[in-house]
Amino acid sequence: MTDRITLLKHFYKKHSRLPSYSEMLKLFNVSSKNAVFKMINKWIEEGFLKKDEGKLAPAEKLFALPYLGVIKAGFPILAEENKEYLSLDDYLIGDPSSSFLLKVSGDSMEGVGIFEGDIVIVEKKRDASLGTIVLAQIDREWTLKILRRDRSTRKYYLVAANPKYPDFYPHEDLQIFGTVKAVVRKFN
Amino acid sequence: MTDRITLLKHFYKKHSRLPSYSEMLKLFNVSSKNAVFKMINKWIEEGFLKKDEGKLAPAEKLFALPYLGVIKAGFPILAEENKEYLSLDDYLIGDPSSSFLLKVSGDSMEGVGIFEGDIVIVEKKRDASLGTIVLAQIDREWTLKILRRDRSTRKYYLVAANPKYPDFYPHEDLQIFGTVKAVVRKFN
DNA sequence: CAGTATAGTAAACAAAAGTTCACTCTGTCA
DNA sequence: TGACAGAGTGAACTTTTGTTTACTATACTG
Repeated sequence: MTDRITLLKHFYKKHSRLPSYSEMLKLFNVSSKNAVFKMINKWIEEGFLKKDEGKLAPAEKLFALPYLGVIKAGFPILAEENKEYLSLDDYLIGDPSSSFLLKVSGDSMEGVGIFEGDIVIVEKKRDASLGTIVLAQIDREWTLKILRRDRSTRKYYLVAANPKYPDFYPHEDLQIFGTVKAVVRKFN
Repeated sequence: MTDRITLLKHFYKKHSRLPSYSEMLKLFNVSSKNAVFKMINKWIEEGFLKKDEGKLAPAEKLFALPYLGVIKAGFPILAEENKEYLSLDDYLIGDPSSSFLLKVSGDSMEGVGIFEGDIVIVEKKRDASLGTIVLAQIDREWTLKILRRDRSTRKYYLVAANPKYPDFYPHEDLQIFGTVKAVVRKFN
């Protein structure tokens, strides 16, 4: 039998909500709500769950991943009490309401570690600071590049992070749509 | 006034649960539960919420980010009905119960786009296929490298994804602890 | 072996949750 | 101008929830 915290995690992941007491009866295969009540209190003490304004809510430990920090020599692999948990969504996404995801095509940003097939998190906004990676429309064409400004002409232009591409000076216009806040890449 | 869906998103993000009807009264500043009832039904139709075994649950649209796929020429920026939503946690993490996060130090994996300061998602297991990026202990030292096997001696060894490092042949032993499933990097 | 902690059953219950009904107010538009 | 839709009020009501109490069985401990 899978242990109960695992069942609970699965339920939370699948439904994006915690089961009610009566649902836990079935989930854990017990017949008394008091059994559930006791489990829950134990889990609250252990940090898997918490009481939030009197209502049951999952704690980080239930849905986030253990975060081991920097790998160092005497590194005790998962000593059960790591204490630190990190949710990638929280870590990567600053302002969810103005962000979206984009799949990258092409190799023009390899220099900064953005490859074909990667997914970037873009935060919508009309301007950007120099040197940041922007999603822009240059002469009606969408692209992902680094924003630069010409010292003498004071005009903005785009550069790839890959020496095999030339710089991109707009013939007509250059519009910024957002800045790249993060990249993620899955292997295989 | 912030619009209500935004308030709801904030609540969900902050508490990892949906508010109850009575909490929504305060949150939305209304005084009748029926008002809430109607809002909820509208949101269910719009795809922000859903009914899961009779219980209210958030739908992807409430907590995940819009996913625009590959950037292409006539690309309509967020045409409001994108239909596709992606949660990074779901996308990146295969098996939460055997995964953990590690912050990367050093430049030995730059060749595959893993830089100092990046966070990798590691899935615990004792073995790995050749060519994958592994978390391993080579002669008592922890490291992140690519797993290889010598054709003639049939022995496993590690290689960096950076030409400036030599290959690593274990003097004594080589232990695999997991494979790197994904990387994430935040800019700035 | 007595003694105590742990995990469960069973039943009872107040509080809260979600739903429904009837009604009001306001703005829109034909 | 009148009617209709949208958004909200207020109250009543049923069901479910989470909690409590009392008791049982099993296992562990000194």
